Amino acid sequence: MVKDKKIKPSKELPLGFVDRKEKELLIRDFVISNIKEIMIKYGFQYLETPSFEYTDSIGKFLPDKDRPDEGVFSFKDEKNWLSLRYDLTAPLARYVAKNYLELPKPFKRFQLGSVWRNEKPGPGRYREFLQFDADYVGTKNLQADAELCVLISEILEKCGLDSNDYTVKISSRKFTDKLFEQLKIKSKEQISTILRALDKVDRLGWDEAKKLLGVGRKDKSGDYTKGASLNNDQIKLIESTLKSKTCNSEDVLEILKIFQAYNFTNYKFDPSVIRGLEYYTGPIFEVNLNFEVKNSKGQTIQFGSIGGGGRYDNLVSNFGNFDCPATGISIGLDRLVFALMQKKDFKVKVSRPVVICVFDKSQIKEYIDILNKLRDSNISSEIYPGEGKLKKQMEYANKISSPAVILYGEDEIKSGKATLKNLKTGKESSVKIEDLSNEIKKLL
RNA sequence: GCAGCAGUAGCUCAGUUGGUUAGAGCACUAGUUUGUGGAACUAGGGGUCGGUGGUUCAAAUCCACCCUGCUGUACCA
Repeated sequence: MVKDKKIKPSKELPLGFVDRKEKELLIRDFVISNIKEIMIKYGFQYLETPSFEYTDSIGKFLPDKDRPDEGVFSFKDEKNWLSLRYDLTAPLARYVAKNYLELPKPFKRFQLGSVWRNEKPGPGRYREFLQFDADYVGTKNLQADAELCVLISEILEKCGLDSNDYTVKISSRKFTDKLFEQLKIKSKEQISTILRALDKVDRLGWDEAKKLLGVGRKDKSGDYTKGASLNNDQIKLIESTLKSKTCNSEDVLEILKIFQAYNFTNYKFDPSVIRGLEYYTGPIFEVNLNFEVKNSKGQTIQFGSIGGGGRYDNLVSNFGNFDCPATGISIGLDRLVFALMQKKDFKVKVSRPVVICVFDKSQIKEYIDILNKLRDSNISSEIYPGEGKLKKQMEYANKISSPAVILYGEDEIKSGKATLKNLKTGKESSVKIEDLSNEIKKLL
């Protein structure tokens, strides 16, 4: 036979996508089950919306009106542009607008699902990731905002973090609005440049951030970023206002009061929390981890926040002629799981099957009888699924970390007892078929 | 997008004054053991040296461009 040189399909993954293996998935399952439990306790409804939406519905009201396609994965069907959702808030706004009359007001829902962003991936950031989102729609009551912070904190602690491991930071758009009024800055473009610069205070420090407020900054790779062109007096005022950490924003003060009532203390008023989102209208929150996160090469990486949110009183009402204030928070679950795996040495219980070795295919009925008995006792088990000699079967069992193998060949069939081999200790024992389940449970 | 570093077997990597047939460890396959894994030994398979073009008698090695990855930075709903 002539071997054609076929062009082989690529085994590489598209940029920014990853395979996720069992350990990560099991920890993720653990996190998700905690979330569901807590959300139901807090009285939220569980919702799922499709991965695709009309680009219009999730893009139209974004700041980048000229480039609704930027940053999202989109395609055109016969008629319309569709996009994979880039978060769970925009689809929620669409859902609420569509079902506005039927829904209770306020409407509390939570959602878990993958979201996609067509942008350059970074450390721990991919183009597909799992997000958790909880929102209060249809209320101006700031207790909602406060409760979101309490709730996210409960989730993190339930997942094994303690209060030193994370901080909920809170600020308000109103705080910076006031500041800009004082500075007499009205240009929208300048304001967003300033906000972006302030957002970086944490990471770069004040000296570098101030360059971004003024002329501009050259980073260590040599790349230059243009600044907001403020004068020195303006920069000084911004710096002193933010550094004073005194909150003159009424909405935040009210939330802090509610925190007290909840006995919630692990928060920090931090006016440098910006979140860059132009649709936020009031209080904003961000959750940061306080421990170092390393990549697979052992390098400490800039991990950033694992969640955040805020009040967006105009997003839903963009869809129609109704007033619909809302507030929400989300967590990047894959990033949380990634961090959790480093913080805690999770002992994930992976159940591996007991392997029943095959000596003679004609005895398949005997093997299946044993298999059914084990499975009826809820023991993970299988008949060796491949083909080959006993040695190969043992190697397989070892490779999958099976706890034990069952040998039931000619000799055993004669005596009516199977050989049970514990793969951890290597010890073998002769066990009656009806006692197998109990004996296996002892060694699991 | 911009910048720095990197890309040689499935994985981790060695391999420069350019020079036979490109190496090692781990992993894999077979055997030593036709009913016994994790150890050892023996043998074996596996490579478009990221891609394309160029320089040269000769390129994994030098040059150009491109692709991909990591890190930082920008943007980030």
